[in-house]
Amino acid sequence: MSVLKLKNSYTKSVEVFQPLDPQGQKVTMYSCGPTVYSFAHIGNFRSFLMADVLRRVLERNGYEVRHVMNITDVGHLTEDDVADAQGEDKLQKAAREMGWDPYKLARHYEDAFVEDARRLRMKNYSGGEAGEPDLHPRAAGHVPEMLALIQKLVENEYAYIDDSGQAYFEISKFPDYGKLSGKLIDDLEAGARVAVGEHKRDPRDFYLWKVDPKHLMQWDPHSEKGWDPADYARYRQLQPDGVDKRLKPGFPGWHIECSAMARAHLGALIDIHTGGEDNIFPHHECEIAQSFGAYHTHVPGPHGAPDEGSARNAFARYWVHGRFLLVNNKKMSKRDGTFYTVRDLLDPRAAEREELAAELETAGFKAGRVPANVLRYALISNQYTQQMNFGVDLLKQARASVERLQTRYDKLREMVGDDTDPNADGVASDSVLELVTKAEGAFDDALNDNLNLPNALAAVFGAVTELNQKELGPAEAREALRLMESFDEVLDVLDRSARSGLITRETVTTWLDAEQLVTKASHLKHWAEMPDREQLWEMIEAGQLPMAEDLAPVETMDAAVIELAVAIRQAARKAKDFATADAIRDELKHRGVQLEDTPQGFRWVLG
RNA sequence: GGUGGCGUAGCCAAGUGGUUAGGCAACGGAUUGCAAAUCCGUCACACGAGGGUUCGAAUCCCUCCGCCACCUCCA
Repeated sequence: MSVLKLKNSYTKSVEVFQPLDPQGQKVTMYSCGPTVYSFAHIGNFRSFLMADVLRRVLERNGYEVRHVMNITDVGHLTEDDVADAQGEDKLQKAAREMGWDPYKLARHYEDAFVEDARRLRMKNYSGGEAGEPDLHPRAAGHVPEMLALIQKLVENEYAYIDDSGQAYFEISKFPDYGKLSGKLIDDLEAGARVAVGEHKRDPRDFYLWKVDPKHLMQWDPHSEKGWDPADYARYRQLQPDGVDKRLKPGFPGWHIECSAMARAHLGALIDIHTGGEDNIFPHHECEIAQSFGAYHTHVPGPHGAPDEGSARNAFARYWVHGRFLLVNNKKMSKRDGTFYTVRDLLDPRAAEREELAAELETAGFKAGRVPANVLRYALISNQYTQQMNFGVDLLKQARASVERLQTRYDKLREMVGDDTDPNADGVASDSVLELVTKAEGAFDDALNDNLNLPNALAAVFGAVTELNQKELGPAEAREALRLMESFDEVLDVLDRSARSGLITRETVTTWLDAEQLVTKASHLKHWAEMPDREQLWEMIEAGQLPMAEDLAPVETMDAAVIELAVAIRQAARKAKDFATADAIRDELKHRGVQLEDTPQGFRWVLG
């Protein structure tokens, strides 16, 4: 198997991945998560899904991954309104606009985020991981760790406190500031602004602790005022002597949270830090500065890095940044309103986006809704190092691709059936075994090549085409099914439930016996009284086919209903009554069951 | 203004000096009562423009054009 390589933003080069763990087993990964002041949009999720794919690829390489993704629920300032030079906390602003308590607001949007994350099958929100708060730390719950970190920075003289009780990181103390973003420290000065009420020694210095009496989320570093009791107890334990007396009640700066939470849950040095490209500067630049200032950590440059092996002042060894997703070739912007949230696409009508629903419906999306697996596919199908232009066309293509995979998967599942004995049907031919080995190898090679999804997908579709060309025996189908499932460990776009089946022609022939047909008809509530075949036929001929209300909804569509429809339709076909036969097929399709005639029999597929 | 990136057939998108990934769409054919699915074929000797280096360039060099991002909140 090939070696995993990643593009490291720190060096701008593609480097061989090697964990810091001396045993080479454990990998620590920190991903900048959402700021929960509104619904996360698909640009956010492109970045989160990039992290999701990365952790899956790491796992595929045999690593044991500990993946932390934070929730930012305090301290993220707007600072974008020139008239309001103080800036306002994003959450506070949203809370004020909605008339909500900021904590309630944060929890509301966090819940929505988790729901979206699950629907898009993010692994860190599935299984046991979902219930592990340490893997999804909230910033507001880590003020003790942040204050402890600030105190350390003050003690190490990387931070100072002004006369209004605010703390800043002193850039000039850290000469490597700017190394990640490639910015020259001197050039930054011109662009930096000094807000009203700030007493910075240097305009480039950034907030660690901010004082603003108007702010609703406040912590007093010297008393239990404003604290959650449990957090305060932890604070006392963590920092028994408290922090510098000059610090006044306030709230943490944005950058400090990630340094503190990564330290708390992963350690002072981590393997991988991910985020969107906009995080490079200033957020991650500041995190590096803080971590170094507090712990003086050095990380050795990985194999393939220009500074290979030599110590760096960085707390993460690999910095992996996803490029932006664009809409209409422009950056998505919450301000301009040119963005889609995940829920906008999954259910536009519920999100009151009627126009979008109509557009999606025209594009062939049922009820105007984009299936979550299609959205996931669309968002991961490009390489993260490239900008991606999002649009309905992309979704259409993603849907077609997912359906092609799903169809192949369903057919293989039918062929394998419930048989779990791998030796039940002999051995697969060499040609199929070779196909499977080669395809899986090509898939892995592409993923390990800096998550080259387009090439990985080329391997997937190449394999699908080759499999479609072959007549597979049972053992071969089992191998092929395993291959598809292997692909899906990373892609995670397949519906793995049994959603299709084949009813042989012979079976249907026996159903056409009058008694059996009537028995089957009893599964329909309106037809339960049918006394005999004659009367049943009269109804069929009168066009009284199974109506929508007669059939169970898709979720509970049971085999008996499908079998009845197949039987009646086949009777109609035999009688060359194709209008009736087609009407039944259309009705089933409308109800979510697609019927296909194959040489072997009648294939039905849910969905 | 500074910095970084991109421009590959109708669309999405790999490919970093020589044997042309893949997907989607469209069209033709096979199959089918009609569909669906699948297969075969076509569009496809494409690489923003112009120069240069080379036996040979999408790939290297130069110039130009267009687009995007970061430098300020943003994934």
